[in-house]
Amino acid sequence: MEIPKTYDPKQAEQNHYERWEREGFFAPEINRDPQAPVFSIVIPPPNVTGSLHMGHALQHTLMDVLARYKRMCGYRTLWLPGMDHAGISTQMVVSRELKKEGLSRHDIGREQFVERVWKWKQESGGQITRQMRREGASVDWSREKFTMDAEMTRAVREVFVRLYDEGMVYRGNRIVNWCPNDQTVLSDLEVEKIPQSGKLYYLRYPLKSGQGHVTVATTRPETMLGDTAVAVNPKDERYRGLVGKTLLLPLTGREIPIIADEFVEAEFGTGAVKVTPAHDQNDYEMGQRHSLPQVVVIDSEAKMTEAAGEEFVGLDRYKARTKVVEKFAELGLLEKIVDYEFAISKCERCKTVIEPLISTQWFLAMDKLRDRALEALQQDKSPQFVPEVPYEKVYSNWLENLRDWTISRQLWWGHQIPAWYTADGTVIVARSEEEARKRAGNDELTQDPDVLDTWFSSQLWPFSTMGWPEDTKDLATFYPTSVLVTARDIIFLWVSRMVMAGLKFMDDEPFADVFVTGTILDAHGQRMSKTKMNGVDPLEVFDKYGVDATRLKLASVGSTDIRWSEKQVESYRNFANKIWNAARFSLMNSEGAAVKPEALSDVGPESALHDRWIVSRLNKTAREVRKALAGYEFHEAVQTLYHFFWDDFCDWYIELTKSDITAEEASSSRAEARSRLLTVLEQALRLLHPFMPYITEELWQKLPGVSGELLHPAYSGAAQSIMLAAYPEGQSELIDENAEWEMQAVIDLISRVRNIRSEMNIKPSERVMLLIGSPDKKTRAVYQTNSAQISRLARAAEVSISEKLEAPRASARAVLVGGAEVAVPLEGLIDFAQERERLGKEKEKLSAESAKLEAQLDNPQFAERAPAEKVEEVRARIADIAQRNAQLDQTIANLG
RNA sequence: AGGCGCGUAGCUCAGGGGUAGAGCACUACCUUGACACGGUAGGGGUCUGGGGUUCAAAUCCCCACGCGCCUACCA
Repeated sequence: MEIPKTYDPKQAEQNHYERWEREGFFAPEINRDPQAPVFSIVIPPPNVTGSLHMGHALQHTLMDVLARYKRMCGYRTLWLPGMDHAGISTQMVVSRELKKEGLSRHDIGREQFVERVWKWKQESGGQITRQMRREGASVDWSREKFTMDAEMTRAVREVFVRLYDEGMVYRGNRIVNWCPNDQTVLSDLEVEKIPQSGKLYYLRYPLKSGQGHVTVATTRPETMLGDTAVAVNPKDERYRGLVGKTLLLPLTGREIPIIADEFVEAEFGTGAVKVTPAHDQNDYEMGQRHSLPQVVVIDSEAKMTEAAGEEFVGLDRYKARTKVVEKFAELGLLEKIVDYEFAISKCERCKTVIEPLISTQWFLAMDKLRDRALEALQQDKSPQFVPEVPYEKVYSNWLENLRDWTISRQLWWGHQIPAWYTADGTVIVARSEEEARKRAGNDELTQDPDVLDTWFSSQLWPFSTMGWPEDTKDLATFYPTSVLVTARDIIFLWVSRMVMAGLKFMDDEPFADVFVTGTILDAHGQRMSKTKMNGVDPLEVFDKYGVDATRLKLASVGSTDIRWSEKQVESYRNFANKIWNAARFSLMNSEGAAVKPEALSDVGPESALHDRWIVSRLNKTAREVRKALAGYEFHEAVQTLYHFFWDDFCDWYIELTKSDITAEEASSSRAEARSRLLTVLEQALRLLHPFMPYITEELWQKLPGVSGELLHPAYSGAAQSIMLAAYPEGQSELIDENAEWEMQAVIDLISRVRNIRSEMNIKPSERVMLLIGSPDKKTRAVYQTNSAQISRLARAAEVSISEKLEAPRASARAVLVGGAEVAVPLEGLIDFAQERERLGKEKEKLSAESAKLEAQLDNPQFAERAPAEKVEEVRARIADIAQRNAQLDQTIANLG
């Protein structure tokens, strides 16, 4: 078999995905065991406008690791894919397209516009679904969903109607966040606060009595045209006498009262606040408390209204600001302007400054939904956040301060609100127009033009995708899902709302666990973003290093924020190459051998040390990986696998088994050794498969002897694939601590000799003589049994083992654990001064350690209070060091 | 303004009361019949600083400094 020396990931990446998908491996139906436990995940639906970024690649990798792992463990596994219609984003993309044709959406009308969006989706939307195939994501494409699909829309309407009937969805006129650019209302979560340097204007409002004035401080002078009061803190002595008095609002001549309200901070500015109930959230609330009139002076385009007065009507809000300030200056009412840093609210998407406006919108009352979610968290610890700190607290704090959710949007793309109005303005909320019509009893119905916030449909995702409100088999089987893997920026927008919706409509949590991924920053620690152009394209990384290597890097990111470093991907690329070459070696020497379970189960007390040892290591590794994955410790799992494969399997096992494998003469022992090597490799590939699906499948398919017998019983009869092989159990009875100890002694000896060779500049081609002395019988036996291996790996011509070391003066020596000692006679080669120095260094190290330990033991408190076994441990270590030191002294003395 | 997190080798990061770890980078040697995307052996850290708790602190607590993130109704 011709196998190239270097692994080319591209080929493997092209070879398998299509087959996996075609064979139905991703669908839970592949599992034929009716008793199989269930594992399910729904994907956080990416925006239909989006293309793959590192955040996706990270989430998808973690979900795929879990899905592939659970599938191999025999779980009936569903990972459900889909996309979000992404209201504003998508509408903006298509509007931009239209603009290139010189059209606006209003030119073509709503119906045609929506058609146009669907056409766009058909042609250019959903790039991500193709990119996910490249990632190797084992999602069940036959269940793919889109939030605007008919079934999703049905679920949305059902939920809306039920919530309306219960009085939780309502229509109201109140102050909202308005984006003058997108011409729609936004929820609090779609508004971002951006710090900026601005001005604070001090304006004087004269008292009606003509006796003096009150000075207010504001960042938005133009809104003074809509002021209907000035507020002070009731405890503020300075203004005590003025509360209840009347001011003359400059430029308008309007009379406004001075009111007292706890909201006002006496320390800030002048302690007096202008109150504009129509254009500020807090002022709106103060207005409610004091029954103040609302004077609307800014319209939805952020221009001044007629109510602002003749001089201002039609002016842009910022032009109006300049003009108001000028007027105040002219009137001698501008006290001062000072520089001021504050946070301004901007539209998350288009960065336009938000204008708070009073508007009629649909809202969802959150208190009952919230209470239920908090109860689930407190009583059932549901969902379980990983990492628990800080996310559980972040989540609960947010819930506690939750306000009603503005769910309507003035857009065309989205779920149109299922509310109809009769000619006389009666509202009918229904599941369909027919139903509304039936109830209305006449034909004059117009549907509410608004659509629902995109997140209104996303919150239903875990059950709407499974067929709710029907009682489907999928819902019964896969809901609630096992875990949600997501980024932290949508804990509020999405996670919390899914919990609330799930509890409300399914009467059950939507997922047991929430794994929150870390953030991948650029090399300078900056967030990756489109505007900064500092994003790393996962597809480019795939091309350069391979999907498997990238996945391994991403898996080890887990839940921490890290700076992107290509070097690490490169090192995992090297790891993939290492795997490739270990397999290459195994295959090049596989004549007469095959993968077979007996090759490992036959290993017993009579077997060679390295065979007993690798079986033990394999099982220990499987256990550790399983444990790590159970706790979502991806990094731990990757490290464990990396070291098992590279250090244990490649560096030691392959090296130790080489002499058996490469024997010239065919023999049953050679065939057994070869089968054993192939079988260990096959097990290792299974362990790695959830992380590195492509290379493991590629190699697995090449192994002689792979058959349906290797598949997990739940998949018997399925086509052969490592992705359906049983994940190694990691049986504790196959862990052999004795073999691990013996192997450690051998490794220790070989390393010491290699160290001597290196320090003494002995050429690799030069064979040396090893003299080993050990007072311990068992240790001698281990060295004796493995002396052939030891000579090969330490490049020795001869190994001689005795109870007491007798070596020529011209020897380099090393002290081993347990009082053993090794000497390498170097007549004519040894530089005594150099050797003395080398041993001296060794002794220094030991002495330093010993000094620390002795100081500890000398402390009477230690012996008294520390656990006895700790004290004993320290004693033992001191004794060991003392023995080794004595030997070193002797050795140095012998050098003369 | 509050809340939270982080600061460990030159770099990127694990670890998390009881002998300081990995990868990369670095040094020396090696075309050893799987792999130079490799092998072998090394060097390198008062775990940000200061206090405290403890027999014992990189680890727990407090303070300071530095860096992030999130929440918020000081106009």
